[in-house]
Amino acid sequence: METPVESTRERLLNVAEQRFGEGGYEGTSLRAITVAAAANIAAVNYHFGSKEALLRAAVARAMAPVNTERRRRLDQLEAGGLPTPEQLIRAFIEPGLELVLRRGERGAVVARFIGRIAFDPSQRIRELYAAESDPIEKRYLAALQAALPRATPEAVAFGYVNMLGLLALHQSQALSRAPGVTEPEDPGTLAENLIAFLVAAFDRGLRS
Amino acid sequence: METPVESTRERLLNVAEQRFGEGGYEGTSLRAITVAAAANIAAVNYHFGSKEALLRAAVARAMAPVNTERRRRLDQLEAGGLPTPEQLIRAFIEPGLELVLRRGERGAVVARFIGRIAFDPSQRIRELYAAESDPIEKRYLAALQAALPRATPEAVAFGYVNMLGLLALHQSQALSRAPGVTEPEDPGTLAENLIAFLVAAFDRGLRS
DNA sequence: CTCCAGTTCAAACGACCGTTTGAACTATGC
DNA sequence: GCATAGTTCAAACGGTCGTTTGAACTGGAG
Repeated sequence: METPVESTRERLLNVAEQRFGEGGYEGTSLRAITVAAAANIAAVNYHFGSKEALLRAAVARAMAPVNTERRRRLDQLEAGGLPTPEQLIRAFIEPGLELVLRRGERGAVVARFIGRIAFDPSQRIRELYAAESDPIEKRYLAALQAALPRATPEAVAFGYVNMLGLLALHQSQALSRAPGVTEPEDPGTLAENLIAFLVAAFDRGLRS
Repeated sequence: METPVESTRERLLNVAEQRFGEGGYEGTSLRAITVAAAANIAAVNYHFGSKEALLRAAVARAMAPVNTERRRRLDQLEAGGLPTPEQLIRAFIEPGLELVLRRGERGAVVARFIGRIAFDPSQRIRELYAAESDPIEKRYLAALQAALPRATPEAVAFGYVNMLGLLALHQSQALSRAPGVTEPEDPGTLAENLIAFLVAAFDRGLRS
């Protein structure tokens, strides 16, 4: 029996992403995770300390590249003068959908995990996600405000949470139940559709 | 000790709405519900049969007036010729936010319950909600398609699920964690903001 | 009063939960 | 070889879960 390329710790994180994304935090047991990861039940508390700490580690790992890419794009945009609303929306949506959906099977798993956790029923879990995406939030909001000078700060914030919510919804694939809707379209197309939808809403749908 | 005006069955439904809306289905135990409802733990299985049947009954009761109002508005609109997109969006959003948020404390509880269940982590639960709102869905989509002749059916369906998701998000109050956002605004204002947001997106943000 | 269907009750069922324990295994440094 | 730190293991901990049981209570009909 050869040693697996992935460490127990990595396998736990991978399976946690998948299972938490499928059944939510409360609906997924550590035993289900450890069995699927071919690990002992005690491995979770050895490597992470608790179920919630495992989730926290998984969220941090999943969000890191998204945050990095968003920061990079924001830097780049602000270096080139005043960004347009579309540029800012694109800089937010694409790292969440594209960067994560483009990398095949695992990308979709990660996206669903993030989308699910972002709007978990438990406020405790939601705050755990929020803490991970908070750093760029203020900066992003300020840029959005500058790009939409006619809209009030409250209106811009309203648009932002709507964008956040719609992204999470599409990431979590929770709307595949819709009528006559064949959601699993090309990730790129989905991103373009969502961006167009949001650009129109930000451009003409916010309180002045 | 006077007999309560509400029956055990009604108290169970009321508390179920509240608790399921707070913690989600998996995160809420029957014991928590029955204690808060001052009922015996066995009362749930006596009156409803199971935890899931209790949820189903609560969803049906909560959705009934919303569905009725949406149907009424759709009837009224279609009787007066071709409705505009804004009229259709209004006919969908307002019964979900207004009709339910206007009736004070309990309305907000019902709204949060519906919003939470609509995007529960478990697909089983989501389907349970979908079954309850399905009846008008096809009819509504057809009207929306007629009002937006330039958009493809796929684009209209895309807009519809976005509308559905944003409504559920605001109903569930899951975005109160946002930055500098003081979400608990007047329900009427929230409805107007959301409608304006969606009208702009439907009008100019869909694939032709 | 008796009867009976409807309802409530305390108690227990087996199953599963997250967590902990202490021994067993593994690999590396001396 | 031996010691040692890191990791994995089976087993069990107390607690909570949804559900079931059978007896006790309730209020009206005959």
